[in-house]
Amino acid sequence: MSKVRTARRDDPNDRVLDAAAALFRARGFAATTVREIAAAAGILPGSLHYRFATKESLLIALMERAVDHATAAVRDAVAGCRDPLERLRLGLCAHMRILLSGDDAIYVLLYEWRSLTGGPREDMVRLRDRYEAFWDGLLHRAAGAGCLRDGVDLSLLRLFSFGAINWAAQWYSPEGRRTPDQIADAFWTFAGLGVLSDNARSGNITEIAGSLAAPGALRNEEP
Amino acid sequence: MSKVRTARRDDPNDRVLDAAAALFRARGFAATTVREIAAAAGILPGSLHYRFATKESLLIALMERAVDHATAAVRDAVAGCRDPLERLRLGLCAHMRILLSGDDAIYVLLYEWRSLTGGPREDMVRLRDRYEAFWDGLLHRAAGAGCLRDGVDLSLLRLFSFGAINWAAQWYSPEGRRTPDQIADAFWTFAGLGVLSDNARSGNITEIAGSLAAPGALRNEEP
DNA sequence: GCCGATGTTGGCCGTACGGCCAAACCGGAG
DNA sequence: CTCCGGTTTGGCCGTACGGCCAACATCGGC
Repeated sequence: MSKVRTARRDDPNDRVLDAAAALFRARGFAATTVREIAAAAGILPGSLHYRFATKESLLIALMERAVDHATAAVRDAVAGCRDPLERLRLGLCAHMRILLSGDDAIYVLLYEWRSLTGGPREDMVRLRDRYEAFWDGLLHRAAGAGCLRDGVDLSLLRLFSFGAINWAAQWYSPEGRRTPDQIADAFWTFAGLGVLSDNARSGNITEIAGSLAAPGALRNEEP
Repeated sequence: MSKVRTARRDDPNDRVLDAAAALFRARGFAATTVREIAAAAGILPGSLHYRFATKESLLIALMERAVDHATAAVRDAVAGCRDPLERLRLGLCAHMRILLSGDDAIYVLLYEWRSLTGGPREDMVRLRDRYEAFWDGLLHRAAGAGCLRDGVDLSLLRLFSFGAINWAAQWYSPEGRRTPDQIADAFWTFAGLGVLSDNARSGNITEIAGSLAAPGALRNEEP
């Protein structure tokens, strides 16, 4: 295991990928030059070309490493638990920890896949879909076990949750007053229990049900 | 009013901004060339330069128009209502409608502000902060009126909600089976009532409370 | 019908990018 | 010591970018 760690740290390839991830995150893929990446990795542009023939191949390698990393972490996190609801929570915490761990590659994976085109893009979409399908499985199990309210649209729940969670990568700061686990726990409570008070819950139950039954009934623009 | 509409449609400046927004959304700011923008707007590069001296000024104008548009829409939507909770809901619907209306500028505003640097970047951050402060006000009022559970962290609630909502711009498709209002309503219900069943709610209440009281207690990596 | 202002044209310029390569370098095997 | 494959070097090349401009078109006001 220390061998893996050392290999990861010393492998020049990984040094390059780390440097590229940091730059892609800070400036975006298209706005980053291969010269900058080489300089950040402590090598010359020619050496970078020897390891990664094109800038795109660098991005692909970066993203594949990131999705492998995330998938493995979440799988490991839930592996030792059988309770469907607790598995969800453990996966959520693991995802959040990976996302906010300072691994810029995850951020790049989330927000830079537009920079890929053609085959590589489809490959990445496929990988992402596999990751999302894994989450759908977790949600489906929890719903099957009766942990979720009836009528909860699982695909919408996943989309909203991914949005809320992944957005944290934009505002989280290691110097902030919340740890990744605290953030994950707060989200878990919000999503699980809702934010309405018992008061508002009962007082507006018909209104809420009504707005569900007749969505979009209210338009007060262009009166 | 038809005058405004016509002006908006015929103003060559706006035609340019619309074309630029579509391209920035599809390919990103740095990966889009001014020649492409000019071609999409039906003019030559030189004419584009006459209207916007630099590509960055184009992005800034685009974003300012977008944030003005969004701010006005949300303000209008809640203007006619006094109930704090309903104001929240109306604002949410308006925000979602703007976001998914096909106005690429909003998308660009959300995901391309990294491309700005220096003064313009700070200006945009300030504008965005004003928009977020407006939402904080709505949330604060609702909490003050007793509509929200005690102990709900309003700033976290806003961050999570913005994440979930804005992420919809990534997956929403006009050809999909859900309208923006349906999506907004679904989110409103999720966030308001939570997704846990009464069963899981009562069965795990201590566990949930525990994970709230001692966040991050669970670590099952590196055993 | 002239005139100034507003807008357009098409091409030019300096720059810096991504990609490439021939030569040099290095460390370990024989 | 020699050799050889893997690796690094530093610079070169074609391209296409953002920005610029002088000449030209258009058109409403007088």
